Amino acid sequence: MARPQAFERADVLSSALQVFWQKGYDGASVQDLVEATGLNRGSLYNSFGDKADLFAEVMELYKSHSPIKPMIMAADDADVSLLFKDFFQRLVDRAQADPDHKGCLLTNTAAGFYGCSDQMTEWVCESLDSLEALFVRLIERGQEFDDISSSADPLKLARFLIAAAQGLNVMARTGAKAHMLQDIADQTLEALNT
Amino acid sequence: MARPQAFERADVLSSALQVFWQKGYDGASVQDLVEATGLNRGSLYNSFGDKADLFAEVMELYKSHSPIKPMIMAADDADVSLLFKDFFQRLVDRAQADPDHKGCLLTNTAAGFYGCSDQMTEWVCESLDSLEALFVRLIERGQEFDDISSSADPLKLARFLIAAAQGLNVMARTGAKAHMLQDIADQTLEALNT
DNA sequence: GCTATTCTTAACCGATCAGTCAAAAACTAG
DNA sequence: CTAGTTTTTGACTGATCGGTTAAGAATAGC
Repeated sequence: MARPQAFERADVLSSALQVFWQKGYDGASVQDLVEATGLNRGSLYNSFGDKADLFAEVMELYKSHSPIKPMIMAADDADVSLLFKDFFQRLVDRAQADPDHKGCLLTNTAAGFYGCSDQMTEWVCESLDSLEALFVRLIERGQEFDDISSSADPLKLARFLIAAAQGLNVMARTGAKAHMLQDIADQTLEALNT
Repeated sequence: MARPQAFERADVLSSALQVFWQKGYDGASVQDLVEATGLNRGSLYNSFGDKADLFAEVMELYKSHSPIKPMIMAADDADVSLLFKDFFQRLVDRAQADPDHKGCLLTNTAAGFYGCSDQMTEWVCESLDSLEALFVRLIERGQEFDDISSSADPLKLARFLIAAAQGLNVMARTGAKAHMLQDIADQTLEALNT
């Protein structure tokens, strides 16, 4: 009934993700996005709205591939202590595998918060809140089954783990070597046992 | 022998710091700096070089007022465990006292690393390295005097504490409430005892 | 006073920014 | 083949970007 799109939406978002991840929201120009996606400028606006709209959609894509995803999937089955261990290991492995030291898009955005809209700021905060809620639930279950030290305050521990993950991501962004990130992850996980 | 400067260099740097801290390197336009400092555009360039030069000088100013400074001052005297406790408390207090949730300029820059020159990137990494060295020294002394658990690996613990501080700063940037930051700091400091 | 030096000022530069638009192109339903 | 719909395209907008420049203003030494 009309001219068909000449691109895969998923491919475009994936390319745009790389640009935003590498350069940040402010640092990524629309021209960068045009070149990375191969779409014409007009097509980009026509199909994805403005820069902020595209960024929001990219963030959703990022979230769906986040190292936290496997944790949500396995939340009801596995040993909780192992769940956290795997999560931090994924952070370390991801950082090691990335030659560009891009860190974590959510962390970078949170620490930046510059050009983003209030809506995006809120979105990041909500993501962190829901992560906190997930961690608290997991820790409580872990304590129930003695996977995790029952002397710990679940909320306090959850907040600590989130902050530690943010910190690890920042260090990854600075280009920290893998063994350094491993040290951070290992020491962080000690908190689960004491 | 010539026309005198009509401004205090320290005042200008202080105003510029607020702008860079609030908006980041990319987000802060020269126009923003002109308005915040009250200097004419030309005077700014004449006296402080280009934007990157000014930022570098601002970062030095920031470093000299950093919560780490008191730690360096007291490095040889106080109980090491207390030194770390005070350091993290200063981070929490600073975050709580800042209605704009600016977080930590060094952390924000590290997580951004976008518009900055390679030189500035290196500067941030060197700052983190020297912080690591300081922490290792302190931990070793702390273990010698039984201020800190001697079962811990000093380097590992130092890296962890730095990452935790970065994480706390990111959370502060997201506007986390004081009690949340306090939870993070408290849980982090537990690592000194176990 | 005059001269040399520095600082201040406002206008100006080309480049790039995010975003728009009208026309051409490609398709489908009839 | 035609009419209708959507995508694609590249040129275009005004605003803002970081940075420059030349002329004017203010001082100190003489």
